Amino acid sequence: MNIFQMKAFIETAQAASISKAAHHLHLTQPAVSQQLQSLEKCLGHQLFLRSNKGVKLTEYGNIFYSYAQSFITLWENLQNDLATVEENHTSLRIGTCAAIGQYALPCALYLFKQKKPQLSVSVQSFPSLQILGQLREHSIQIGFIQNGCDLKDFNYSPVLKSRFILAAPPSTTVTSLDLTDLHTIPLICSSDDSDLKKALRLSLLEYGFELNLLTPLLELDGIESIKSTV
Amino acid sequence: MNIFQMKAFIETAQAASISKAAHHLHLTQPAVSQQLQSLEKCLGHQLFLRSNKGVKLTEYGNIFYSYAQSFITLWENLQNDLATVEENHTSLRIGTCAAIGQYALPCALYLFKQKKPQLSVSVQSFPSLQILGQLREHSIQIGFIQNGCDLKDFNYSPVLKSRFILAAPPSTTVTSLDLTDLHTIPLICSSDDSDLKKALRLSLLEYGFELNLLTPLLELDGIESIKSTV
DNA sequence: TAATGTTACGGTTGTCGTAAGAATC
DNA sequence: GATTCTTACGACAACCGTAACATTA
Repeated sequence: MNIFQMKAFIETAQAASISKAAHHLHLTQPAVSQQLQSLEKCLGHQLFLRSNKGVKLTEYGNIFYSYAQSFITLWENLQNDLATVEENHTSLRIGTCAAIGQYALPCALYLFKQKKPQLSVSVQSFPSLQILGQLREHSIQIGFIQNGCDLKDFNYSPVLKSRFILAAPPSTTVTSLDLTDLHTIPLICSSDDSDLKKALRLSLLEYGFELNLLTPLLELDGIESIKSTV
Repeated sequence: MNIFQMKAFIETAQAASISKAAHHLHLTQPAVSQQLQSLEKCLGHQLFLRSNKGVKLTEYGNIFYSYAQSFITLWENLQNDLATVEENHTSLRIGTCAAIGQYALPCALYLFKQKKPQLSVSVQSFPSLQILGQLREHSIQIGFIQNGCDLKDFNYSPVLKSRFILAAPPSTTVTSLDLTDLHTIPLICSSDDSDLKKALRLSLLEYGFELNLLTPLLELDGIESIKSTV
């Protein structure tokens, strides 16, 4: 009987589905199913009614639901309490890739500072691979990176999904475009070793498209430069 | 992070000693030590200051102590709640060996009934081995037995330690007695297949004494009969 | 067929007990 | 030496992911 099983239970109850909960928890569906079975065995009561349309809480499940929420809340408060007593951690060091650091992070950081005003936060931008190295040596405590890195041995969770936008100048007359048409138009994209291009290449590979076969008109470093040029 | 680790933590904090806590928890000392280390790793803080005189709570340990107590209380209330909702369990069937059933259980049962007045409790006495069989087939829900049974596959916990008393008639003049002297005096003890005699034999074996070598004057069934005869 | 769930199985990780080590009274 | 806690190691159980299966809209 552990805290994580309670989290799995709550996720499942809220989603009314083991598969959906598994997805939220970044686990496979059988794994969550197993945890719930273990939980039921431990409590000695069936918590869910299973069907092929999902799951529903039993009477016992409803009782346990309120307790599980209490457990989670207690757990979160505990962690807050332990963290605030931490004298040496009045500062938080964050490393981030350029994309997150320029757009998503500033707003999130502003909201975070309102909740923890006494905490001094430092943020620096680096390429994703470099951030992983800094995490390994504890020179930063949190890192934001872009997809396509080997995250073995790290605690991680996805925080943002973004789409790639093909930006055209205002004068353009093209209204629809196929991937194969990319060969035919003059392109400007970021330079080869940038995080952005790596992620873009990975995404396009999922559609069977090899980005490296393109010969762009220009290669620029940084999204803002590209936007200006277009 | 599980409930049991918190129990281990609380036991250790209260006993200010890992060894003593391990004894209370029916575990070995290294096992508890390992659980506490796991707990500290999970929380990210050292909870105890170790020394060769025992352990002492750190500042973080003190914070966690109050939380751990809350967790345990929450856990116990949960189990109570789940149990009281149980419609089919408004009756509790208990099997017990004679020794417990005649002396310790009636008082305990009286106190228990005050806490759960709506619960109907049935108690029947059987030999210890028979009780294990009834537990296996769920014909009783709780069993009290005497030492010396194979408890594999059962959930069990010691509830009572008792001493064996050598009872002599009021007229006796003997003031001290060695185990080896047992051969020289006329003995009355319970019959061979009784739980009591089995337990007595096991206990005496720990002192290197084989009870079966004695040839008692009388073998009677039941403590009350023996007391009368003496 | 696509969605839900479960069961089976192999590899990895966690947990226990035994045994041995280190430190202190 | 006795007591304290820790570390090392082997056996066993728990847990996750893959794969295969069952059921139903």
